Amino acid sequence: MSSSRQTAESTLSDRQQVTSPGPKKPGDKGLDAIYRAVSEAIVEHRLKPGARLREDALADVFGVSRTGIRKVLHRLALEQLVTLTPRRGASVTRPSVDEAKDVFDARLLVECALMESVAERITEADVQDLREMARREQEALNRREQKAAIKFSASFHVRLAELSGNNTLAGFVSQLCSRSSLILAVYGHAGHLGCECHDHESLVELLAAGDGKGAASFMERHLKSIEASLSIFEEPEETPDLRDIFAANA
Amino acid sequence: MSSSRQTAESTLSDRQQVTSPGPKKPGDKGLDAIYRAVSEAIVEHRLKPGARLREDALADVFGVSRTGIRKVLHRLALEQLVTLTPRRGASVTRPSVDEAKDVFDARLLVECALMESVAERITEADVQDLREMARREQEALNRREQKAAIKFSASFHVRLAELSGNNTLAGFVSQLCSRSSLILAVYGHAGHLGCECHDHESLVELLAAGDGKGAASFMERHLKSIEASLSIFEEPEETPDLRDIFAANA
DNA sequence: CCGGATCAGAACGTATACAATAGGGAGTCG
DNA sequence: CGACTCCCTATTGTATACGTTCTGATCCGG
Repeated sequence: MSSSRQTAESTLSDRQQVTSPGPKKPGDKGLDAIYRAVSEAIVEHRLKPGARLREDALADVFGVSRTGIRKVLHRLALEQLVTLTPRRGASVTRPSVDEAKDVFDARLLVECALMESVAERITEADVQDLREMARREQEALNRREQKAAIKFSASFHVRLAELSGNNTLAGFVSQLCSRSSLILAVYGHAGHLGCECHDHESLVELLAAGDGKGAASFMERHLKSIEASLSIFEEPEETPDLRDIFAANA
Repeated sequence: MSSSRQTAESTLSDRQQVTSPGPKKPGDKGLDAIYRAVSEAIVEHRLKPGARLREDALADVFGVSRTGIRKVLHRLALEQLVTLTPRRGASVTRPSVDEAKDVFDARLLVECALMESVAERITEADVQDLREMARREQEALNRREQKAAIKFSASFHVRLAELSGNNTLAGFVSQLCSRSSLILAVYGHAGHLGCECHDHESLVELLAAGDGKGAASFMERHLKSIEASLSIFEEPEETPDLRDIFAANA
């Protein structure tokens, strides 16, 4: 546990004073940039589940006061990306097994249902855009850049949901994809991360052909294969059965 | 516009210093109470869409500083219940036509799909609980207490979603129900508010009988009838065509 | 030598103070 | 008489300061 925390904090310290030195304060626009930076770091697994996010440290890194950091942290907490413990501060959420199942069930329900709307509304420009995103994800995978690939994969799913025209559901999918990234970080194997090799490209072609039902069932298989690739089981919570573990030594 | 704002603020001023006078500050538990109070006031239409929510006024009413109020307001903003204009402050969200359509499409998708899980998992105690909630809603309707009825109706739908066992989707449904209440406030007729008379009671009986598919299609009709009862069309935005309105007088 | 208690340090929760900005009103000019 | 401009006030955005509490380290007693 401490190793992951240490890694996370050192990663955090790599970038210092990324804010513009300009004295102008154009509102909470800078806060949104901080939000995106932290959110992206979590999705890319640069901040691992369980990593503590101290307000002072973040305030120092981004060159703002704790006030703005608190706002960002609370926003991330509402999206379930960070967990706020009353007097202990914030840490990157470590999804439980039940949460992982709920998230994938929700994605299965929502994303598959959206495919038909997407197939009806998609334009040629959208198809080009999606092909480009799938290509960049594939390139990142080929370069063994798993962090970038995970981010591109999430962006692909979110973009797809946005094409449905329902911004509310697209927002939900966005949250679910971010949480999925956390789930992958906890329950995924190191080698076999993210989506299957060419699934996204196949999905785009189905949608380009207007095959909504086909895209829906393909998405169903796609998500189920991701979930099946995870090793979802309870880890030793907190010294739960030491006498069982060391029974042989007794 | 100004009339609704006035009504909202006078309603807000009715209760003063509702916080306990005790000097103990048990963490952010009091903040959560404020959040629930404001959220409930919005859902009950005691705070109407467009009503401004000044930080100073809320801080004064609840006996805390602006700091806590800001946290509550930002949380409500993330749930789309209030709208934050950069330098203008917070106001109760006035849902657009597109948002209204999105919300009801999302409810149709999610709530119907959850019915099968609910039918499988529901217990006798849950059935009793739901019957009780439906009964209280009906009583409120009979007493012409529309505000209470709206709240009970939303609680019923949320409780139903919770019974599915998927907390993530239940949270989404909770947000959607709150936003639905706002939509009813803007686009609903004064007389015909909320759900149909005995729909919820019928729904409970279907679920008690284990008829998941029947409950799903009933829920579909239920939600579609609510949406159909609304008069969803763009209102005259801001003096858009005065010459057209007064064309006869010219 | 080990267990418990006390104290110091650190981090969060809240309140208050200061600064910046947008909106409204009054005054003035055409 | 109408429209434009300037200033003033009201309200939000940000930072800082203080109080509270939790952790963990040291010291003492058994």
